[in-house]
Amino acid sequence: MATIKDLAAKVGVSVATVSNVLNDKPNVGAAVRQKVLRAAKQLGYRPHRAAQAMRKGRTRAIGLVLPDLTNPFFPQLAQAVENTARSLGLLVCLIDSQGGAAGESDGLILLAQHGVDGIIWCPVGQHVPAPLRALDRPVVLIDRPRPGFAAVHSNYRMGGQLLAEYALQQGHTRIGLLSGPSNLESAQQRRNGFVRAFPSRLEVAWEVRVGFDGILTREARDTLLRRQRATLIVAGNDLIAINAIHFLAEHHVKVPDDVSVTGFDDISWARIVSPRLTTIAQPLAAIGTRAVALLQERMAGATIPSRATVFDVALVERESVKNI
Amino acid sequence: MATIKDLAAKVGVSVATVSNVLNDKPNVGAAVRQKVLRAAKQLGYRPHRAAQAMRKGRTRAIGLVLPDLTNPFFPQLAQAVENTARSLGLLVCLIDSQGGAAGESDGLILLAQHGVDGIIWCPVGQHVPAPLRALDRPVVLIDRPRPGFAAVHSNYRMGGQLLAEYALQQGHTRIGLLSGPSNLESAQQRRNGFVRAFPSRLEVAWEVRVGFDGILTREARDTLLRRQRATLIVAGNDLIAINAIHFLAEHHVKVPDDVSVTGFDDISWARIVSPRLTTIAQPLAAIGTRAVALLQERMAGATIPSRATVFDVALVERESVKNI
DNA sequence: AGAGTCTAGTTAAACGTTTTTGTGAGTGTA
DNA sequence: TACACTCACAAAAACGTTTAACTAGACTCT
Repeated sequence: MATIKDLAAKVGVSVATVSNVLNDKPNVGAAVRQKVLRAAKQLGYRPHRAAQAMRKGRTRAIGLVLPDLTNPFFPQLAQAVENTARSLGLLVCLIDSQGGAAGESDGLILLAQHGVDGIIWCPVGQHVPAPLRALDRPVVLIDRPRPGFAAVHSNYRMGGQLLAEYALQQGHTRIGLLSGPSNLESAQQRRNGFVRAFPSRLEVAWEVRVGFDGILTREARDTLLRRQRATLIVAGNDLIAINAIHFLAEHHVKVPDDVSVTGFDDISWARIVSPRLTTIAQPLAAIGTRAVALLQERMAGATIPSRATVFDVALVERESVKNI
Repeated sequence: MATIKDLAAKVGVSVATVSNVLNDKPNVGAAVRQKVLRAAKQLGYRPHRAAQAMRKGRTRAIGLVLPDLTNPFFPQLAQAVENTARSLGLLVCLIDSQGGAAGESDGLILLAQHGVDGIIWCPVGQHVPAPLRALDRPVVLIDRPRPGFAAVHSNYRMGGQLLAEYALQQGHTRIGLLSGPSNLESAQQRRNGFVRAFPSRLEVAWEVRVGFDGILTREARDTLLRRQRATLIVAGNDLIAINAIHFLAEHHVKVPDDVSVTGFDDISWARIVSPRLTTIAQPLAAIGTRAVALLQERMAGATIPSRATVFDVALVERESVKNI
């Protein structure tokens, strides 16, 4: 690997001048500038990132901390993040905490040690890990907002409202709720958006909380079997919806003939299962892209107030809801 | 962040001695050693990776270059890689090339610039990108072997053979092949393992090549409709199988009643679709873990011959194949 | 003409480590 | 007692950059 010294020697100029050329600093003549640039291209010079990091305290790498890559929601996000980051010359360092606070904490320590310039984080619980407070780099939350942090996510409330409108439109008034965890803002807002849209016209027959990983608790399974005359089951996300449909099918309850189901997220599986899932689509790519843009602004030093950037969502109508 | 200098000052000893303690070098007294270690713990000292990288030429970071995270095959792999890497103190830098050679090349340049110590790579085409030859770091291929490279992958041939045995066992003798791309070793071996297992007893009625992303070409769709009395369709992977089943369903051909289908990979969707897919399961976590271990060995300097590590696969029997 | 300002550079210090070399005290040996 | 040898540590150089401080010459202004 060619160094700045090699360039200096080749052009016959000091290393400082080479550095100034490479960083578009003033006070260097046009002729010399040309020569240096040409030599750099010719030798295929690439700055040694570790050396730069050392001097500047900037690594041009960012951390991406996710709870679980095997949850089909995240790969799309990760892909968008990686691609926009790369287009800005930023390297993405991945942490998959496997849903555990310990892994999350370890990962953040590792990122801190490597001196990443910023972190895009989808938090797993509601606490703030110690390593994160220690690290004074900008952080942008993704998908799961929290007070005091910058965040990029969908308009969950709007999603809930769209579902409520659609439910009424399709003639459903008695609803079963398979909501996500109550400690996640993103789950809470989906639920509230739905419930509070038409409180007088939509009746919530029952509500059970389950995790976003879609695993059905004993309570959820029992409730699904009884159903108490609910004609539409509104699930907290697609994973939950899909698992519910499966469970119902095993017990010879047909969706949408016997009961309708909606999801949330529009993960790719929503198109694959049968019946295909009526759900709320989030602009995942836009969210990922925006998150790195926001992070980059902050890394550049802008002290922007920590507010949330919210994206509109859309209803995708498929076959898991029957018109009654 | 506490530096080695702070430690030295606090203990009243030179930085060299502190460094020696931290790296278990000899020639430092037990008393001093204790004091330094205690001070390190107390100040929460973490070595500055950029500085170490500069001196040692090692970053303790590895690159993970994948073709497409949204292909459900890869997230599991990525998760396993990240987790084992982290347990070894290695940071994983992710590149998602979106299936393009350009992205792959860019990503490798970025990784080279950051000086990763090694690369785990799932190549997208059959060429070797220029940046990779330039970079003289160990590389371990994952999932897609190639001559001249160390590789970790499944025994695809064995998978093909298992499918062939199972086909016969279930009474199928006339087969349609929806094979993966012929330029991918991993596709080729699956196919050959199947075809060559019982050449006299299994008859290949037709064969169409499609991409591993599962998108059905015009030719594939036409052939699927005719089928030419094939009773079993052997798909190159689960994505292809699932898309084929969907396409058939749209045209009122029922799986497995009208025709049976098998997949390959056992991605999580295989359990979700209906009928659930009979397929070949790869030990993805083991592959990821092993790839990291192998890479680490090579990073440590061992000049091991570049051979492939091959994992056994297993047939998972579900409902997409009918006994006839 | 002398003082001040600009320009286009150079020199050297600094970032946090590791490693090479140096050194003084203690130990063993002849 | 003098010699070499080991031990425990210190001093300094080095890795590749950036940047602050400096300098020599050219130009401007009164």
